[in-house]
This record gives sequence, C-alpha cells and structure tokens, in this order.
Amino acid sequence: MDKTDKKPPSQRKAQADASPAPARAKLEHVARLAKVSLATASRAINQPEIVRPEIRERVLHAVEMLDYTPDRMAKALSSGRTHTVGAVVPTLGNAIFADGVEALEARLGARGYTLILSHSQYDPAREFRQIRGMLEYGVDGLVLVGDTFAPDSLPLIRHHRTPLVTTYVCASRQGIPAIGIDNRQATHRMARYLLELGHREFAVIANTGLPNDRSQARLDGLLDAIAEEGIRLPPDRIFEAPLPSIAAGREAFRRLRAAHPGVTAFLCTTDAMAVGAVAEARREGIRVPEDVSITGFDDVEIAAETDPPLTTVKVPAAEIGAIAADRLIGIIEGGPAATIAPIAPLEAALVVRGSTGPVAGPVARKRRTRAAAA
Amino acid sequence: MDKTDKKPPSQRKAQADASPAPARAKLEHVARLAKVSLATASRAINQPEIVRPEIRERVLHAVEMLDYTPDRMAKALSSGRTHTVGAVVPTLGNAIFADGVEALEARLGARGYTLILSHSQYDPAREFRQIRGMLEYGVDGLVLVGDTFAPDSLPLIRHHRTPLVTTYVCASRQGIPAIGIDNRQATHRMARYLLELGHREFAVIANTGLPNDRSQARLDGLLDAIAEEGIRLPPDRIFEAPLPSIAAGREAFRRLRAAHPGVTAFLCTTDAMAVGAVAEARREGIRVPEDVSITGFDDVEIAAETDPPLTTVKVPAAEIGAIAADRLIGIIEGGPAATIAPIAPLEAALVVRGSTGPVAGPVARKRRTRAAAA
DNA sequence: CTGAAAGCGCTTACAG
DNA sequence: CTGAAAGCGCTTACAG
Repeated sequence: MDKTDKKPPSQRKAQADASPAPARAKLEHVARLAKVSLATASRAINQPEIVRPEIRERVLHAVEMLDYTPDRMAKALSSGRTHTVGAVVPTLGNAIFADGVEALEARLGARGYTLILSHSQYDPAREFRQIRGMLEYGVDGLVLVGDTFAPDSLPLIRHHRTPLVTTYVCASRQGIPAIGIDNRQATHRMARYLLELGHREFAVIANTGLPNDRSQARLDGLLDAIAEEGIRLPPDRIFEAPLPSIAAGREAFRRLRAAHPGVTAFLCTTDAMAVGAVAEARREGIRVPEDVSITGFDDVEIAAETDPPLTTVKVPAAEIGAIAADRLIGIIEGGPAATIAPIAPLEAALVVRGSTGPVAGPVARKRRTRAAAA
Repeated sequence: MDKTDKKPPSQRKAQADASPAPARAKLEHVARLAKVSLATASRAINQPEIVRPEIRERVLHAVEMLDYTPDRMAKALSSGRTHTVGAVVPTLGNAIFADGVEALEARLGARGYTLILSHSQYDPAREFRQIRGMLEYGVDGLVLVGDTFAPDSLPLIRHHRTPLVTTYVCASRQGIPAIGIDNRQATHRMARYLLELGHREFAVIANTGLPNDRSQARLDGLLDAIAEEGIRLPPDRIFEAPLPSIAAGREAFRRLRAAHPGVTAFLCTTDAMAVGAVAEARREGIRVPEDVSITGFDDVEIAAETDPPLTTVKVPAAEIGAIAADRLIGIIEGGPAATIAPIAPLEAALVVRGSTGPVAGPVARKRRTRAAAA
C-alpha cells in the first residue's frame, strides 16, 4: 500500500515517460537545446543583461520551444529565497481584512511573490502557531495585523531574520514598520465632531473583549477628546464585545440604552457593530439621528447602506494591502535599510452620513437650563 | 551593490556563525547528535514505526535538543510533494467565499497542508493565470469555484496531473469532484414557496453579468418552477448585474420596479443584492413584504439583520471549505480512486424570514376577479 | 532495521 | 561573458 501511494522520483519519471503527456522540461533540456551550459541558461533567464544577446536569444527561444517553467522548489532550495510571503489576519469575515488581503495578494502576485494566508480568529496563541508554520515554510517575509502579539512571536521572527511589516496601525512600539491609519486620532476627530454637534453623553461599543489594539486606540481617542472638554466616560458606558459582529452591536446597544437612557452618542469601533446598533435602535423605535447618533469605523460596503447610512471613518484597506506588499518586498530585496525608513500614516477620512446629527434641541435646552439652575 | 544584496549560501552561513543566534539545525546535526545516519534520522522522523524504538527515541530527543524543523523546500524537492494546496476564489469580498476560505485553510492547516490563496475577480483569464502560477509553484492540489473555466485551465491542470476539486456547486459536467449545494434545486424550492404564497409576477436580480454558473443555475431553478405553473419570465424581468453588490441590488430593484410595477416577488441570486433591493424598496416607500416579497441567497450575516430580515437559502460555506479540504487531501494521498467516489450535495436550507409574505389580499382578489371576468 | 550514496532541479562562486 | 562543479537539505531505492 505504502509503496503504491508514494511514488519515488524514479517511478514517477518512468510513468511520465510511458504516458503520452511529455515530461516537464528542465533547465537541463533548455541548455542542451540552446547548446549552452546549465549556468548560462540559468543566467540568460534570471539576469539576461549579463549574457551576450545572441546567446540569450537562443536560450529564450529554447524556453519557448520546451514551454519551460522553472521548478520553484529547486530554485528556492538553491537560492535560499522562496518568493513567498506569509500573512496572518484575525479573520476574513470582516470586509476590512478581506479587502486588505485581496489587495495584498494582487500586488504581491504582480511582483512575483506568492501569498500564504492564515487567520488567527483574534487568538494570539493561534497566531503564534501560524507564524511558526510560515517561518518553517521559509516565507521571505511576513505581514501581520496590529502591534500586539504572543510573547514568543516576535523573538521567533527575529531569530529567523525574516522581514516583517504590520498593518492597520500606523506605529509600532516594537519597531515594526507599520502601514495603516492613526486609529486614536481618527476617533479623536470623530469625537470632536460629535462634541460640536452638542453631544455630551457618550457610550462606546468596542470589540476590546479580545486583545485588539486598534479597538483600544479607537476607544482612547474618544476618551482623550471628551476629556479635553472635561467629560469622563464611566466604565459602565463601555460595552466590550468579544467579536465585532452585527449581533454584538445589537446587544450592546440594547444594554447600554437600557442602562443609560440619557446617552445621545454611541460610538462603535467597527461598522459591523454600528450596523447592529442602528438596527436595534430602529427596532426599539428610537430615531437615528434625531434621538441618538451612532457612528461606525471602517467604512465597509454596508456602512453606506443602512438606514440611515453610517457616519464612519474610512480605513483604506486596499491601500494598506498594496503598500504593505511594496514595503515588505522593499525590505526583502533592499535589505535592512528599508526597514527603518519612516512611513506616513494613511489618511483616515471622516465620512459624515445620516446616522449622526445635533443633539435634539429641547432636550439640550432643558439640560442646560437645569445645569444653570443647579 | 548586487553582491551586497544577494547573499550566497556561503556568506549567509558565515554571517550566521559570526552572529550570536545559532544557525538553524539541519537533519545532519540531528543525525550526528543521535549517532545515526542521515537516512535513519529521516526515517525516525517521517516513518517512526519502521525504526527500532531505542534509536527512534535517540533521534527524537536530538530533534528536541536542537529544536530541529525540517526545511520544507528541501523536503519538497526531494520528495516531489510540497504539502501545499492552491485555491482560487472569485473574491474575498463576498462573505460566502471569505467563510469558505477560512474553513478550508483551517482544515488544511490541521492536516499539515499550507494554503496558497488567490482571487480572480470573476475573470476567467485571470483565474487561468493564477492556476498556472500555482501549478508552477508545485501545489499538491487545487480548489476552484464553480464549473466554468477558461478553455485552457482544465487541460493545464490535467497535464500536471494535479488533484482538483471544485466548490459551491454539487456536480461538474467536466467530471471534477464537486462539493456544494444544488443551486438550481434551491431556487426551485424558493420559487415553489413563493408560488404557494400566491405570487405570480416575478422578477429576478441575478449576477450573471459575468460568467457565473451558480447564479445561472439559481435563475434556471426559478424558471423551471414557475414554468411548471405555466408562468413565463420575460427577459426584461431579469436584471443582470456584473457584480453582486448592494449597490447593484438597489439599482436593479429601482429599474425593475419602475418598468414592472406589477411584480410582487423579487428573487435575488445573492444576499448582498437582496439587501440592496430591500433598502431601495424602503427608500421608495414600498413595504416589504406587504407590497413586494424579496428573497436572497447565501444566508450571510447581514441577511438576518436587514429590516425586514431576508428570506434566503443557506449556503453552508464553512462546511464546503472543510469538506473540500478533506476530499482533496483524500485524492492527494489516496490516489485517483478517491476522485470518483460520489459526493452528496450539501443541504441548502430554505430560511424563511420577514422579507416574504403572501400576495396582498385585495390585489390578488382583484386580479382573480378580473381574470374570471375576462 | 540501518547506512552509504545518488538524486531532486536549480544557483552561483570560482576559474577561465 | 561562459563553463565545470559544488552545493542547497532533504528522501529513498539499494545493498547489507
């Protein structure tokens, strides 16, 4: 049984010879047809400029004739480079990562690299295992998300000397080149916008249930901004969802609203949760934005399609993916110098749509009056 | 410059030796430490049962000591197997594929295979290029979507003798093992359900703008079912969207509704388009399901969150991904026999929610009366 | 059950 | 600019 299943090279070759389909051409065949050495054939293909034009033509012609494509494994083994890049994202279920991965793959492919993909479900231990697997695989570089990892992950990557970039954040305390937006500043601006609309009573729906530095930064941005106005956010006004799902947003809104009916602005750290919050508000007969304002983050497709459409922050996922690819390849091919070149944070535009509005007039007035009377 | 960038093996090794981090252990080191030959060390690791227990222990201990992990490229080159599987999906932007890919990757990883991922944006030519790249890469197997490919794709795969499965369909005219649902039957059932609610005036929002056999099968299922009741669907009642986006669903609904105000049932071939249709209906003040019924397909997360939530068909994406992995590995490791074993279509449950209802009483009565009078 | 040796298909210093 | 040869790190028939 075993012997039938596992075909040793010789058997495989014999079988191929016996069958009608021609065996795959090797560099050796190209060299022979072009009447040059293996070395020259290799050079004509990989560094054409250092080969005499006439000979180069002969080799390239032979390549055509034989429909030759190099064996990537052999190439990898002898060159020490796999032309492979690994990426570990929390999940593909969030469009923000799906879009980023698409762009990453597209750019990587265009530049001759293959993407190895994995997802951690926001679990650092799982992420560590994925990273280790990719390192064993021999990836030339690694793309991660955020700036929080299992304790062993970074030392392992450094031990392998594997180039690394991280994404969706614009800075790393660990010195990793980071391609993304300034999450904190983005919600700071969002909060300022809400403050200008007259909001003073806030609540946050955050997916900080699992370690998530992006969500934490977004929360901090809000906290900063309102603190500047002397407003504090009691801990019970923050709902920590484990996953950024629509259902979690629904539940969060229901609970926060029940506990704090006076809140006028609900800031969500992802669009998915904001979609749930808007849906739940509607179900409860609460008008958006007349009664409460709700904001999202990400600007995924559905954000523009809820009723009312979401005010949110645009995360340029495709741009992040493409730039991460370019940057990583720069480090892989250019050496460590490329690692330290600074990267500007990407723009995270505030997208104002219908889910936010000024605090309802009468209420606001009433409150001010009361405050004055006190 | 060139010489500084590209580190030849010797240089690389010298550098590693000079630096504090120990060079990565090779099988040779393991063998030496265990005082056995390379061959025995290899066997103790890969086929432990054929090695004497005492020696096996020695080797395994050495592996621990040296923290040895095999070089996958070397292993691939000498064994002819990469333990790598390639998948090409239309897009990751649709949750149905994102979820399937997640499950595929998880199962593949659990069984020792690495996923190479690519996306075609529904473009057969692009898909062909991705396939070719993966084949050159040496993938042990391939996972595709649907049953419609560029003319050269299948011959190329067969020439490489690379195991292949396809997904999201339950049968292939090309003899490819298929893991998925019966799309045609699913909409047939959906149509029967709508017929029972009294609907006679249908329109379809399909993403058949680009070649998409799943969408076509879904359309055909409806056509079959209503034909059985003697109802025909004029071509102008079918909107062919190029991409299954929410925006496309919106536009499709607007146009179809304007051109055919008498239509009571809008069947969409994906949830995303149905979400758009529901949103547009609401915007126009058309009540769902009182005035029109709208159905989706896929049962992605948002399907349950629209207002009203969508009646749709559940596509078990995670199951498809996991089964595809198992099946493909079965073919890879078990040989061609595994290719022809039949696969039952997966269950595609009809999920009835709030976006569908009986045809409005008065209208239905009026119509029947009129018909009787005629 | 174990070992010596060939081989997987390339790349690349090294010497011309 | 070109060629002969060693080497990348494994696996596996082959012979004991």
